[in-house]
Amino acid sequence: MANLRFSDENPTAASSFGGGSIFDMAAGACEVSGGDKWGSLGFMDLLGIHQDFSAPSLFDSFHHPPILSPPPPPPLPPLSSASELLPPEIDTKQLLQQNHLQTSLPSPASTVPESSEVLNNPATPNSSSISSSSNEAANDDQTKLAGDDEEQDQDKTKKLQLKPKKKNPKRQREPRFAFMTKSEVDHLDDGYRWRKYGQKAVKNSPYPRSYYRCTSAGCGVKKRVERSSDDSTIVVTTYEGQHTHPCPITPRGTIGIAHDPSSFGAPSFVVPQPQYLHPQQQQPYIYTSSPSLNITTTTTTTSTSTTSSSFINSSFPAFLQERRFMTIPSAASLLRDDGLLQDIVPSQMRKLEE
DNA sequence: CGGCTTTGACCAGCGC
DNA sequence: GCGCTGGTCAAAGCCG
Repeated sequence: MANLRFSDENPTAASSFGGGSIFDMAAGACEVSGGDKWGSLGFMDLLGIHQDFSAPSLFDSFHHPPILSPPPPPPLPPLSSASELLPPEIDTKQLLQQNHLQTSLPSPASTVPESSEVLNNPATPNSSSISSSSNEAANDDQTKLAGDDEEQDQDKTKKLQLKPKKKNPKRQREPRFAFMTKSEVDHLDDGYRWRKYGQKAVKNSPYPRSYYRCTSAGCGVKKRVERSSDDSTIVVTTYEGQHTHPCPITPRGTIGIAHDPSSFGAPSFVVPQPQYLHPQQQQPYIYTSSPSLNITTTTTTTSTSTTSSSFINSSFPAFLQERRFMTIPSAASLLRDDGLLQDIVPSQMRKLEE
C-alpha cells in the first residue's frame, strides 16, 4: 500500500510546496481507472469522503476555486486575523521567521523535504501582470530593435523579440504552496491540466525540476515538480498562483464514493487513517493508497500573519485552503489531538492502520 | 493537426 | 562586476 503523508511544515524555498501530492494521487487514480466513478475521484474526494456531501465542503472549494480566489483578489485582511487563525501554541513571529528563512535560503529539496512553502504574499497578486508585463517588455524590445541593423544576427534579433523578459524590479511572486508526495510518478494529476514549459537541473540533486503551467486560458497558475535528492520516491510539488477556473476534472456529484475504505478496489485509492505525528515533525500524516500507486503526501500549512490570506488565495488545492478555514478555529485542538486531518479523514479510515 | 514534451538558450536576481 | 542559479521562452519534435 502506498502512503499518503501530510505535514504541516515549512518547506524550503527550493522545495517549496507542492500541491500535487494529495490531489495528484487522487487524480492519478482517476486516470488509471478511466471513466468509472473513480475516474472523477479527486484527492479531495479521498479527504472528504466522510463529509456531508449535501453541504458545502472541501469539494466545493476545490471544484470552484474562483469562490476562494475570485479575481480580482480581495484586499488583504488585517494581519490580526491571520494570527487568530493560528493555533495559540504557534508563535506567529516564529512562523514569520521560518517563512523568511524558507524564502531566502537556497535550500535544496534534499535538505528540505518539507512540502509546503508559503511565500510572502504580495499585496497585489499579479497573476495577470505576468503576461501583461511580458507584452510591455516585448513592445519595448521591438521598439529598440526597430533601430537595429537588420544585418545583425537574425537569430539574436529573433531571440530578443521572443524573449522580452523585462520584469518588475522586484518580481512579485504568487503565494506558493508545496507539498511532498511519495510517488513513482513525477507529475501527478491533480485534476487540472498542466503544460510543461521547462525543465532544469537542480543543484545538489540528480533529479531535474519540471515547470508546469495551467493550460486554462487566463489562468496563470504554475507548478514545479521535483524529486527529493534524498529520497527519489518523494516528489516535491510546488503550486504558485491561483486558478481562475473550476477544476476541469472531478465534477461535482462524483464525490462521496466509498465511505467504506473496503470499497476502494484497485486501481482506486484507499485512504486509511492518517497517522498523526507531532506538528514539528515533518510528516505528521500518513495516508495509504493502493500499492500500485504508492504515494505519500506531505503538506505544510505553516503560514504567517502576512501570508495567511494570500495563502488561501493561492492555487494550493482549494480543499486544503478551505480546510484551513474550516480548521483554523480549532487548529490548536486538532494539533494537540488527532492531527489536522482528523476532520478530513474518516475515523473509520484512520482506524485501518491501527 | 493540435496539444504536449523536450531542449537549449536567455534573462534576472542574488551572493561573493 | 562576475558567476551561479532559478525561472522562462519557444523552436523542434513527438504523439494521438
